Amino acid sequence: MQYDQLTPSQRKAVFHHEGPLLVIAGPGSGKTRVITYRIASLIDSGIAPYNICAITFTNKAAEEMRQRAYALGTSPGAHISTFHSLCARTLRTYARQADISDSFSVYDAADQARCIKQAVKLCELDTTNFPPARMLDAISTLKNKLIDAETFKHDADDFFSKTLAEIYGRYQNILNENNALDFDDLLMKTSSLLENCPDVCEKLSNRFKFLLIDEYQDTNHAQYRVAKALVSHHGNICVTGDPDQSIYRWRGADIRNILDFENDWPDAVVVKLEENFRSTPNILSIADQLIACNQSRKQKKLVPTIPPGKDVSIEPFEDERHEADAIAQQISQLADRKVALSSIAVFYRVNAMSRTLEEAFIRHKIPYQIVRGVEFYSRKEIRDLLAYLKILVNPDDEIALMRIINTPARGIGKTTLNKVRNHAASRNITFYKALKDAANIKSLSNAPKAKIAVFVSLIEQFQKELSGGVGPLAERVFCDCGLEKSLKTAEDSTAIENVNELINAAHEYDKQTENPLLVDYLQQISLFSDVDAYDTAKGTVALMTLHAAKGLEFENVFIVGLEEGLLPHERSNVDEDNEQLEEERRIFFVGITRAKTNLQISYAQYRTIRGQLLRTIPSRFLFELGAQFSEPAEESRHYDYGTSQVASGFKIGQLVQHNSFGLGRVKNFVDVGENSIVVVKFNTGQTKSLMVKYANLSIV
DNA sequence: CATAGCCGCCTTTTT
DNA sequence: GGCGGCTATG
Repeated sequence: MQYDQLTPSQRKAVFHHEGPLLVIAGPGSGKTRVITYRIASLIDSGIAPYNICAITFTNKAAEEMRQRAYALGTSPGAHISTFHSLCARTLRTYARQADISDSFSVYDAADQARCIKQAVKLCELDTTNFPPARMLDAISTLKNKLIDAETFKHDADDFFSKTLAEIYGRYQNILNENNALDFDDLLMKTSSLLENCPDVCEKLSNRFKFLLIDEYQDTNHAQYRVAKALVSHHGNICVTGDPDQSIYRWRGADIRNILDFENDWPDAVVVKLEENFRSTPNILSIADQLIACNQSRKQKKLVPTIPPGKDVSIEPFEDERHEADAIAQQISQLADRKVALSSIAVFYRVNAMSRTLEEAFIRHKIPYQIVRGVEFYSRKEIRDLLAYLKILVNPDDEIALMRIINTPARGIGKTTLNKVRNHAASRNITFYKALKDAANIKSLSNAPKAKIAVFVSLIEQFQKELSGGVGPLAERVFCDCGLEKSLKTAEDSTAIENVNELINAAHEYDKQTENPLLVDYLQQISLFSDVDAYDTAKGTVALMTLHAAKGLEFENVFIVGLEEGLLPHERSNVDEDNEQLEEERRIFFVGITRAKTNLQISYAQYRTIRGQLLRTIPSRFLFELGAQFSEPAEESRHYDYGTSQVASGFKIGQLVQHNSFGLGRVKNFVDVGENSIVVVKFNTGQTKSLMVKYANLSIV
């Protein structure tokens, strides 16, 4: 085994074989390489690959780590996957002990949305006062903290908590009835399985004698507990992460997991990797300057190892179209100079911003790919076919069943379904069982009975063919359920292509899996998404959110939309909550540190948001990047505002008056001379960041 | 029962 | 601007 590529501190991390190990690693320090080499060196020293478990943040990262480990000459067999995949597998293996059925469906956001709506409806609550999305969020937070519905109900004392508890209970009932688990359940149920069944815990702990976790700063409490249980019999846990790159707090990520690692494992060895092998000093210096503005952080250096390069540029543009066009043009020029398109990426804060960029890339004939998984798996035709397949292994999955019972149209309408549902409720049987029993539903006439019988026999026929591989089955179902015919009639060739892509993927799964099972395929596929589909081999420019950029690196990076409200995002409530502001700053930090050589940061002076052209304010983060960037000359013709008073300074708490927003109180004042920003909470309830020189605020 | 068209609702980030 | 759900119509 060759370790030439490692620095002394990396080598120390790799060779420390026993006991807890914490690798605090800055961006570009090769922390993923540390994990990969550690896997290889463990195998090299005689540990069976079978006894190693590595956890990555995305499936894509897992795939890459597998490849790299093989490239180092290790034999396959190490378990490398995400927490969610590992938990899904564990729950299926030990379904009996976990008190669930092994044929469970995994519900994604869209399925969850349907369930929570049903739950709120069942509680006879108004969706305006109890927005389903909010309720789901609250439930997810509870699940991440491993608080189940009963416990929460028991402790609920105020009206809101009690109502939420009721919704939570109903929601969970619906999932149970459908034999379904949501993403959070995968973690929560695994955690309680390991903690309540010592024999299962011991088995797994002995199977995985070495646990390695990448991106540990973004683990949540449930994942922490799973990890802790997994190593309970040996303590061989190695984690790597960077607190400055923690960007999933909103999803329950708990930065304390990494900060408290040394308390949890007092004999832990800590290795710090501060050298950066990725970016030029020019890029690192602005990254450093930005992240230094975060108050709640441990000091950490970014030590450059490569020679200076080009300065980072900060470009103003008139509007988002000009911004996109200019970037497309620059990329064209790079392409003319034979720069590989796969070395270029554009990052933005929200998915909606990809459209303008896409249009510009099409105009300039630049091949691109949008790195976002919702795309593929949320397409109607894909969801439809997957719903058919889900029904075959889990007929209780009513969400899937309702999706396809009349898709394509087979004359089973709302009235019929209501009658079946009543029958199911009165007999206390599942919807699918009621369908099978349709002949005995008195309120149904013969025509709908016959139609239901055809549907049921179709499903039962498919169910007989479960053992012949996922690919052939998917093909057969697509052809015989009528979907193919209806797509052909509609001449929807893209939809057909998409389905073919899914079928190809299923064949690929059959090929790569020792014992291909539909249930396994479905449980894994639900956990695939966004970054997983990104393919560098395609030779295209990559467009993605800053979140999706985590863990990646590119020679040339463009970050767009550095504007107040966008980055930091308005929904993150930054003026009320400093923690959230710091997370937004880390998101930007992650983006900056993806760049190896060239980085351009831009903002638009006008941006169309929800169809409205709005004047923007440059992001406060740009000002934090400091004096080395002079504020670009702004063309006064853009402003139909009259010139107003220049900053004389505002005090926090001061009462001010605005022409259209009315009275408000100053929450914050960022004094940067001419471009000073004042943050005002208006009596209307909204909080706005305003540029003093345009806001025309008067002191009351 | 199917379809088209309209209205109202939401719109950060994602395993 | 986009989608889901509802309604009116065939």
